[in-house]
Amino acid sequence: MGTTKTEIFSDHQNQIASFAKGLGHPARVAILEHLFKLNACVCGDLVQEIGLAQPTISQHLKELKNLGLIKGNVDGARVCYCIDHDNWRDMKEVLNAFLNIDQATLDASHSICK
Amino acid sequence: MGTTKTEIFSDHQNQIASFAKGLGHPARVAILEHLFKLNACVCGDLVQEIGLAQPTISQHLKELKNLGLIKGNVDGARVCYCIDHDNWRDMKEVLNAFLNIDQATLDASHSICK
DNA sequence: AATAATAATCGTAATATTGCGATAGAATTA
DNA sequence: TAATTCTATCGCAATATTACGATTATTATT
Repeated sequence: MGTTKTEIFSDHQNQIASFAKGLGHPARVAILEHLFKLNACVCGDLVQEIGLAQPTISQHLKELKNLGLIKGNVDGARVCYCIDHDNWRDMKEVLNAFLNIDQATLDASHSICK
Repeated sequence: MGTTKTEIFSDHQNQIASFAKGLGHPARVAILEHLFKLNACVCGDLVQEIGLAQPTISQHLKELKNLGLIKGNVDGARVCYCIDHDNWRDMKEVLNAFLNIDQATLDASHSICK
C-alpha cells in the first residue's frame, strides 16, 4: 500500500506521469526556468536565487538529473548544471502529444455533460 | 516541514507545478485518456477499465475535478464524468508555454556543459 | 598542511500521497 | 418498502515527498 501500481498501466502512461511528476514542484519549475535563463549555473546560485536550503536544492537537482532533464559537470569544487536540450525536446513531444489529445477528438468535443 | 513552501514561488510557477502534479499519476492519465476516448463515462466504467478499487478511482476523480480538468453530473444513482474542455485548453496553454521555454532561448542552446 | 568553499549524502521530522476495506447516502428496481 | 446498485466518504496502513541540520568528500585558497 502507499505505492503507485505502475504494473497495471502502459509504459506510455507511466512515462507521461513521470515527466509530469518531475515538473510537479514549484522549486523544480524555478530551477528549470533559471537554467534556461542563465544557460548554466552552479548549485549555490540556485540556493541564492530560490531560497531553499542547499540540501533541498541538491535533492531537487538530483531528481531532475534522474529524469534526464538536466546534466551536471564538475567544475572544480563546484558543479555546473545545465539543461539537457535533447531530453527536454523528447519530454516536450511526449507531453505535447498527451495535451493535444483534445485535438484528436475534436468531433466529440460537444460534451454530453453540461 | 514536509510541506511545499509555495509562498516563496510565483503564482505562475505554482500554477505550472499544480497542473503537472495533477497529471503526475498514471491512473489520472488513464482516466483522462478514457474520458477523451468515450467522451463521457461513469465511475464504475473506470473501475472496470483501470483495475483499481472504486474508492481509489473516486479519489483520483476528485483530484481531477478539484484541478478543474473534469466535471461530473449526477445521473440517477450514477455520476457522469467528462472533460472540461475550456479548462483543459487553459492548462494546455500554461504547460505549453513552459515546455516551449527552450524556443525562447534558442540562441543560448549551445550549452556550456558538455 | 591548514583552512575555506562547495555540493552530495545521511538521518530525521513533518506532511502528502496512494490504495483499499468498511460504511453511508442516494437513487433504482423488484 | 426491501433489496440492489452506485458513488462518496471515513479511517487506516504503507509508502513517498519535502525540507533541513549535520556531516562528509572534494577542491581551492592561504
